[in-house]
Amino acid sequence: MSLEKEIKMEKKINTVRHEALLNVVRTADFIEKISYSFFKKYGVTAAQYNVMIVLKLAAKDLTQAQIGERLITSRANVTSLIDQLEKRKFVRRKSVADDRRVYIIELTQAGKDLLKKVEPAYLDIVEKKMAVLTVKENHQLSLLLTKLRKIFNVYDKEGDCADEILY
Amino acid sequence: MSLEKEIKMEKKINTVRHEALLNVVRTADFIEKISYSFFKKYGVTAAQYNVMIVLKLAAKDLTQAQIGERLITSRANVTSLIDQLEKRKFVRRKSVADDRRVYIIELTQAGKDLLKKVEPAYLDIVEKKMAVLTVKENHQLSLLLTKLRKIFNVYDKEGDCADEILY
DNA sequence: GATATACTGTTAATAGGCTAACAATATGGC
DNA sequence: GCCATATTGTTAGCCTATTAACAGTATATC
Repeated sequence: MSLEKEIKMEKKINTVRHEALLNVVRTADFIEKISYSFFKKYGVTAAQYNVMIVLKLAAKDLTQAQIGERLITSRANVTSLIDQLEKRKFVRRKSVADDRRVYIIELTQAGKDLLKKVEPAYLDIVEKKMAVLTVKENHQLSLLLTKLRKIFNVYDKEGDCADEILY
Repeated sequence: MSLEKEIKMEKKINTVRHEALLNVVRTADFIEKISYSFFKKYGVTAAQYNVMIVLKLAAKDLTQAQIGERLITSRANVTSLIDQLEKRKFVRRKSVADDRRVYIIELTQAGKDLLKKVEPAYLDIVEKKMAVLTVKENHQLSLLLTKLRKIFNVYDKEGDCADEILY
């Protein structure tokens, strides 16, 4: 079903380009709604889960600013995410000797335990949902989106890339 | 540049399927950030613009609930969006004789004037950005995403489709 | 060493999403 | 007509985002 039929539009979407953009945003919107209710079953939000996964996958200790870079979000927002997670005892702030401005954020045992439950279930659901596309199609989709995303890396200087992530 | 390199991940993304999903969400996130700052220049938010475009493109008068359906958002949220737009004098609520529960939402002249300024500029920027993909690639992207989105239309009953929209 | 500049995390204001509960109103079945 | 059920819009509470301003700290320059 085309997007135009799907949304009962009274006027045509102007161009192939505009339609592609709307498809990206619209599809992500569906994915995020599903994610939100999935994570809620485990008592965390998608944003909180993303923070914890970033911490889990990081090879080194991360400060709040570094978490913000990887999640493409502001330091202000990281503060409140960490506040929430700390209140739930899933992470802790740890002061750093050589830079008294920053906190290292650590997963607590409770946080690690939660991830052990949530992550496999999450990956399982992703596998099942995305299987509507063939392996080749999934790969193609990634290629197209990666190409598209280059437009937005305006602060991507001299070959180095933005140190950001989203799970 | 692959997503893995782009985000300096310490561990590999598990599968092609998971990677595709992350690419969709991540790309949409960039698009939404750009949109947000674009619309801000004109004194509206992206969500407010979407409401106005829905009203403009609708062939008939729309109630708040109908706007909510097209924007895939809750009635509660529509209430606050309309509150904002009404405060800015871009739309007005109009009572309906035969159903005293509902309001018809109308664009004011100020709202129409705003759209005349914003919409061409918006479409222009979309054309320019999306031109990083060829026409064929844009078309292919739409096809893949439309196929993918079928998973999420769980409430899509008997061939009829969800009456939702996102601009 | 003093000073300007940059960076980190916090706070406040604003916006937009969600769910849940509510009152008012319509509608369907009897 | 009556009553149960459904729908509409509102409200409240929560969470996540944004920007802007701020204090504290590091760093670079002189």
